[in-house]
Amino acid sequence: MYFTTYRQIEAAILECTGEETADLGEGGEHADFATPIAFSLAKKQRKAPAAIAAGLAEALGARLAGAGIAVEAAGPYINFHVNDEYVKSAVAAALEPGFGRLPERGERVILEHTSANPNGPLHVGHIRNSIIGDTLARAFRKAGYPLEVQYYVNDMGRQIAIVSWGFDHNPLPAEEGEKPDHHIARVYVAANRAIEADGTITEEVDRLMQQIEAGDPETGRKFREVVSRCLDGFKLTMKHLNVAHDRFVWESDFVRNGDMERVIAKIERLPEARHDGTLSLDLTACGFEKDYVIRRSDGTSVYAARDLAYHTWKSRNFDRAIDVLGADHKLIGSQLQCTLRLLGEKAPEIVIFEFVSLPEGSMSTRAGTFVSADELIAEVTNKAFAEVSERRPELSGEERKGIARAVALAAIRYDIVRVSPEKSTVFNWEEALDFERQSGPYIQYSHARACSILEKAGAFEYAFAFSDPHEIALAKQIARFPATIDRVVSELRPHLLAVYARELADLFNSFYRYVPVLKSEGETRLSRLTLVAAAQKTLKDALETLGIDAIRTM
RNA sequence: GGGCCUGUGGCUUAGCCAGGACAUAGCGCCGGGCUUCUAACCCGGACGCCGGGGGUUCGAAUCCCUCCAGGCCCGCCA
Repeated sequence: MYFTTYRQIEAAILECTGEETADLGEGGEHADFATPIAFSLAKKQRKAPAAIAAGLAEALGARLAGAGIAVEAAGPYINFHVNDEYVKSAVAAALEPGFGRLPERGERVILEHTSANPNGPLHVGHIRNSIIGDTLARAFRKAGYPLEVQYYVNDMGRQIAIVSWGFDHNPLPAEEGEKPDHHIARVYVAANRAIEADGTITEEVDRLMQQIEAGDPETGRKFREVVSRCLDGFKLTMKHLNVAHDRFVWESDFVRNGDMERVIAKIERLPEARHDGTLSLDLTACGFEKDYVIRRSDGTSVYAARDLAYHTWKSRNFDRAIDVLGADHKLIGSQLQCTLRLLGEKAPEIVIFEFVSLPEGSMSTRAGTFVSADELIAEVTNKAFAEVSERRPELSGEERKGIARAVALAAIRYDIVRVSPEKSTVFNWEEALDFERQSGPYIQYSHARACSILEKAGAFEYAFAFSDPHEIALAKQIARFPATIDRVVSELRPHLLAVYARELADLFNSFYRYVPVLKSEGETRLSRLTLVAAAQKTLKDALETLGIDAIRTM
């Protein structure tokens, strides 16, 4: 409904003005839609904007009357108002199965996110990547794209060599019940301390690096063992966060299957290739001053070579690739894109998010200074359990636990996704543990209230008579859901959905407070119940697209 | 030294890419609301020279320049 109406108005403006853009936006408190186009026309026609707006409003009004759209000039602005039919259709559309789902598209998309190095548990910075990535994935599926989500496993890195060395020379025993990724972090931190104290260990680590590159089976087995165990820990954490990948792709596979060598051979033939001991690329065409090294002078490859092989594979198997990367990857991400273009491959679109730091400074796995995602989940779940127990003492322990898990997940995911990715943030326990307004639980709560009304009402027949301003405002917000999904995928900005869901919850809560549903009668009661059903369904869809469980009671 | 990102009431934040009608909301603060559909809620109030300065424009939080502050990056690491 929103789309159709928007396009109707837009087309009418374009026809009436002959302009290329309608400059049409939402009208805020003034109208449902509005355009300031009279300003730009004023210059061309050398007339006062208000006079132009008045004339245009009349012409547009005549043209849009049939569509039930009222037009008025307000000074230089032209305002558009939808009618009752729009509100009715909006509510009816929301009740259809698959509301918010956009038409199927053929473009195959591959989305890579998280891809953290397996040398310690995921921390609160990593899960910003997971949550942005997973929310985007859910939005893409909702928007009708065939999508595959992948985790790129860096199993050939120096960090892994250090962990492997640690297990061979200083294998701290795992503590009772310790997750493998946490155990690996302790071994990694200890190995790094050992290296700082004794520089000769570096040579041993270098030897491991050469062995893995040369395909030494014993070293390969050891690396794979450590990485797999760390990944098992990651998978458990991501499961708790409702984050899913379709496939884990191992970096070393691109060495083993020859893809990396093929990419290197192709790079060697590029006119931008430089062969001065190393193999490197001159990327000045993309504005990079320094050469991009692909192969070391000792013949071993660098990370970039494997990543190029991976992205070449993506390019050939998908129509569109999207990578979610931390701000520290901005430069190498651009270099990767530039090189892929030189190779004639599709470059990925890159979603960058800025860093999460701690009040005392930046997080570092190596230094052991981080808040792990597991710790965060545990703390937030405890707090949520205490809250639920206080509010719903009549529920069983199991029921309260279930609600607490859902509430904790909502609090964590929403807290992270609601902030624009380009803002760097400082992790704050107080905010993480806040379940009030502008939080995930706040939105869940609105949904639970809607469910409660519907449950008490039992079966009823749909009706569509709306007159209260609260009803109309809520219906109009419901109508914006598909457009929001569309914006999230076209702009790659999942926080827009977080903002949308919160506004929907705000409007529902105001409606809930001022408009009695169960106590009203006749047509009014049926209509209000219908609106509650539409709001409940839209809140549920929005929550689920955010990866949050839409629990029916809390 | 260079590049990218950010700077919006005490704190957090939307809007910025595609310039327009009194700058969004939350926390905190002040004041109200539970014999009424779940108060994880709702309503009212105070709090802003949108980092500073210049420019473009009829019009700038939004575009351009410059300065300041913070984050990230600039390796034959990943």
